[in-house]
Amino acid sequence: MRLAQGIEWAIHACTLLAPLGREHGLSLTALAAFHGVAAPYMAKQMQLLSAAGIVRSSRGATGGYTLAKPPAEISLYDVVRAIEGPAPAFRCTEIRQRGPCARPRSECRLPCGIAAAFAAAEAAWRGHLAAISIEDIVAQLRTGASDMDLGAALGWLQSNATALPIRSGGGSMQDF
Amino acid sequence: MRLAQGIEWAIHACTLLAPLGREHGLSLTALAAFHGVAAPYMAKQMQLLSAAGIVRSSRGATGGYTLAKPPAEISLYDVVRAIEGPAPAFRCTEIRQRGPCARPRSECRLPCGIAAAFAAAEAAWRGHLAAISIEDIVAQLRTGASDMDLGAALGWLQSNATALPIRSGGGSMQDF
DNA sequence: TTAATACGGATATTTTTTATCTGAATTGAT
DNA sequence: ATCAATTCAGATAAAAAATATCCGTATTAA
Repeated sequence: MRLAQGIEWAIHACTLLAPLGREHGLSLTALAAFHGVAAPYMAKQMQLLSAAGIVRSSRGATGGYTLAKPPAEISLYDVVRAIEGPAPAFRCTEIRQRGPCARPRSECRLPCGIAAAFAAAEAAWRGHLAAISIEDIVAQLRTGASDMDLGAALGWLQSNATALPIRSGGGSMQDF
Repeated sequence: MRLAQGIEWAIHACTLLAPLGREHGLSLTALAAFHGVAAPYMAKQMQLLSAAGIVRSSRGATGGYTLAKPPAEISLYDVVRAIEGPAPAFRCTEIRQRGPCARPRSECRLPCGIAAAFAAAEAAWRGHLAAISIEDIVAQLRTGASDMDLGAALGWLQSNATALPIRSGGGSMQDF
């Protein structure tokens, strides 16, 4: 069992976009450079986030990505589902319908006990991730000393002129 | 995220071995035929169960597989760990140590907040599976009408002389 | 001794994941 | 209004992993 690598990148990207607010964003190039990953593959993750309504994309010369919702309304499970899709980890192949003692299909409407047990465990897993928001992760960054260095990040972002802002007009980065 | 297919087969095999008690067992051929799956691949799963101490294997002419512990002491998570190994689904690649704002390695002893959140969710998942035993699954079979047909299974097993018993001597299949 | 069985490693096949590329769309400046 | 620059997005290729299989060896009962 293994989660897609892109999930980690996607969550980090949301974490970086969150303090910028909905008026500012980052280009794909900036996101990839900041995280030290390949831009074309980072693009794929961002596209999935965009399709799921988690980020908004702007094309054109000053285009880039912006968070589409307040960080408090984006859970870790939202990101997981956007990247991985909704398929469950345990997939029942209906063994009970195979072999010499196969059950007829008509008697197999309900999921078997094994599949039900795994479904319950996965529901608990999803529940845990759904209870944690991007805002929670960012809050940890502000207090903890072992995660991303927000101060250094802000400096880098400001010196990276092409990165922001997406839309002209007011707004600042005081949210940091 | 996807669990290995062999987990489903392994759990079904344990479910079938459980009612036979520790004095009777099934050969690989019988297990594969009953479930309608390929014997060589089923062998791989059974070897993993054997290595994990969940089943006992007997070599030789009347060899086969027997449960190594009472069904109540074998949890679904035991089987998952035997097949999949102990690696967590979310694997932190330490993005915070990469890119232009990388944190020095010395400040990254503690797991980052994202990794910690996923670890907690996975612990809940494991906890759910660890709380369900093979005995629980078998108990469902006796009462529920939508899972394996235990009566038909018993008949097939008895007519399959090579399948059991592993060890001569007393014992019966009255456990059914 | 023979036949039947499990074990272990090595090998092919398929699927999934990862990574990359090319074209279409949008924006700002000329 | 047109052009050039920059971006997104879908499609495509490479790599990795999982799945499925085979074969030689060790073991046991008849």
